Amino acid sequence: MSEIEPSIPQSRGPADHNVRDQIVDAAEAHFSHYGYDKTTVSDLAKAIGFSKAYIYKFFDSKQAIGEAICGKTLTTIVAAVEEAVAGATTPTDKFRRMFKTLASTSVSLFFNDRKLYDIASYSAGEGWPSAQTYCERIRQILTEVVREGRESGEFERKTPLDETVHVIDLVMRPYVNPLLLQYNLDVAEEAPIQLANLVLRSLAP
Amino acid sequence: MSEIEPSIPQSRGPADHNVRDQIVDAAEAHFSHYGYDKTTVSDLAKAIGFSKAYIYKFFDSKQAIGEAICGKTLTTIVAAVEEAVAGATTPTDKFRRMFKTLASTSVSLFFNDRKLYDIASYSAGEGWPSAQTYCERIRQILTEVVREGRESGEFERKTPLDETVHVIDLVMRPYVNPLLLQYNLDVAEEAPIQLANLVLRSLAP
DNA sequence: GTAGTGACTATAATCTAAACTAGTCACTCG
DNA sequence: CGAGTGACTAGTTTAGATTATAGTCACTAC
Repeated sequence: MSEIEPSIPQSRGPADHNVRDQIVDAAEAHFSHYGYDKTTVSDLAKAIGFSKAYIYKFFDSKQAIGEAICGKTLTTIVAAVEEAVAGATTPTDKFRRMFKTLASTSVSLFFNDRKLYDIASYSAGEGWPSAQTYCERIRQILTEVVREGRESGEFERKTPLDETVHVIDLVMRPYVNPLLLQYNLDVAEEAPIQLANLVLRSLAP
Repeated sequence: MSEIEPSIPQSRGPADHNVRDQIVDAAEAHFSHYGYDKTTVSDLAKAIGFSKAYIYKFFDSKQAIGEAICGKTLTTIVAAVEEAVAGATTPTDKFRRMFKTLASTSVSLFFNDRKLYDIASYSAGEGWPSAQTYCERIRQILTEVVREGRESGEFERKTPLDETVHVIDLVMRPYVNPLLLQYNLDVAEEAPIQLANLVLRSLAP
């Protein structure tokens, strides 16, 4: 865990295969319990009752397995955020809940599933596709909320949408990116609420 | 560099002493060139022509020397910020320049004096007094700018001053804290400008 | 052809003994 | 007494020999 990877960890073999799922399940259990580093590919092979070589018929590398788990983990956060947004009525409320849920879900992952969080954090640090996809997805959700707010007349419309989204993304970044969140745990509960207020004030028409 | 220190590294002996200055000068040169870790207290002793034991008549620990250097380094940034603020006329402009100068000076330190930057970063991570003082000083300057803006009628006055300052502090944090700035280098040039605009919009009366 | 593997290599992690360093203290010298 | 130090220790870092691991490939069995 030190070099900058070209980071295109592919999957091999059939995308939908029983053994692939077994690998992913075993990896999730092992990574969560022992951590990414302390889990060997042989451990995973043993767990599913196949040889190590067979695992490489489905994954390009250990990192590719890590990515799969990381992706699953980050998808959990995205799902919580999506649910929060869906459960709100006004765009203002959607934004507030989005930001708050994002941070609290991540913090909860940090404390309850530290080993998985660490993979996510490492993933973000190395710019793995799983982390990038995650950030993009969050931005998409944000874009949707802002657009809706503009359409309903709640938010100002002068600034280009991209620009507005980008700067809000900058505000949220310390709480979106798992690598950064670690350093902001002390304020991760209240900051999103206060920052949401600030952002919303700046969005006033 | 691993444990959480109780972090009250004191100075010993006379605060104003020729030898103390010599130590600090030698430390600055050595830390800047070889880094904090690779510099031994004996190296510093040799550089000033005294024994290692004598150094401990002036500093409690190696960390205390590190703090002194770190303090000097961070003071450089503060000075640049103060100058930028002083050179601006309106509070709006002061805030813009403050934020921009803060980030650009820090980034420049990162690239031109990496070894010293690393000490500052470590210092921030461990919550050394030098880093805390720095953050407080930045906040003071910010408070002054906001208050001035309120008095001149440029900024809104409803929100309690503390609250306003705190949330702006949260926005600036990723660019103030050397530990965090590292991870934001990719946006450290433009982000302060865009975030300043966002903050200023939210401050509109 | 498909499902699966043992044996292999180059690289990375781990272990351990030796070397080094932070910090102290009793001491000297003027 | 005040300026300054050599010699010491407990804890840490390092080097380098050893072991473990990621990843490949030629192969078997069906």
